[in-house]
Amino acid sequence: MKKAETLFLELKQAGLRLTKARQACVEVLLASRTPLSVAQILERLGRKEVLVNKTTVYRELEKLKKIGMVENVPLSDRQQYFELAAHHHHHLVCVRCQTVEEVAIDERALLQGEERAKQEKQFMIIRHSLEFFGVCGNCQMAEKSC
Amino acid sequence: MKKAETLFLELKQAGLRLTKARQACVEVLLASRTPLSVAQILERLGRKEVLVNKTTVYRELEKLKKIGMVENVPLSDRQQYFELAAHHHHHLVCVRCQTVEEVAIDERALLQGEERAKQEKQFMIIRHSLEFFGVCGNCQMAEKSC
DNA sequence: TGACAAATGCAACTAAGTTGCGTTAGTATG
DNA sequence: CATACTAACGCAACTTAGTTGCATTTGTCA
Repeated sequence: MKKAETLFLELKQAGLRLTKARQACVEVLLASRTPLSVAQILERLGRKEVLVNKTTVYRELEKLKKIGMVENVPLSDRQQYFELAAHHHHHLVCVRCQTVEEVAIDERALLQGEERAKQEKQFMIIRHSLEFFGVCGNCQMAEKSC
Repeated sequence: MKKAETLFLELKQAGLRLTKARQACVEVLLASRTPLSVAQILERLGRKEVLVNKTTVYRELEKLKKIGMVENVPLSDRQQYFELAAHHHHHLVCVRCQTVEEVAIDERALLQGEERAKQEKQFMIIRHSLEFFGVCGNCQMAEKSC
């Protein structure tokens, strides 16, 4: 796993200043196993005693996306979720309790799809997103006992 | 492709009434090759001279999702997109012009992922969502000429 | 250390989606 | 066909996520 210092260096190389808010955002994302919403990021920044305005967080994430350090993960229809691109993986989302787990996938089939898009449709693929939605073990148990 | 009549029958079997709004929503989704936002659905309902309130459309889609006839497709961070579950496929989304195309994928790798989720994490998978984001041929050309 | 632009906070705003409630209209039954 | 029951509906008011403009602060580089 990449260390924070490495990411900070990347920020500088991308021409971004090393501000407290920016560093803290990157640290929060780095420390999380799962994608985070802006609300979650704000809350965790608060715990680190880094008080930041939500506008700043939105703008920050936009910048980090632009330089490719952060990705948008569509887990819900109402909120954006973000994760470090270096953390890129696919997710299992429980539609009952909203918990998110990672799942390993053989990406060869996806690469084949990307290749086809390039060949047939002249599409230049930047990224992909694959999510599974279902009901987790706990929630299945809870449902049975009703 | 399923015909509207078949879908209407499914609605009745699910215990839903056959209202004008409901039928028209299903017809609109059936006629579209790509997923639609609520705004797009409202507009197309208007063209069919079926005047429906947005609240109704939201509630309708929620119901159709519940009976499994409609799926949510996360193409953008700001709006929900919907398609008939029967139309299920994967998409190429241009991040510049927002156009959406379909792309064929060998789903075997995805099934393998679903299997792993079931075995290892006791997850019951309901559906998956796979989207590719990139730049379409047109937008690549436009960028070059700047 | 000073200058300059990037970054920030704040308040006001927009857009997507939701809720409560009174009314309308499918549908099953007689 | 008439009636009654309730799902479905429309409307207006509301909530929440995300955005914008602008004045102020703060990194960075010379």
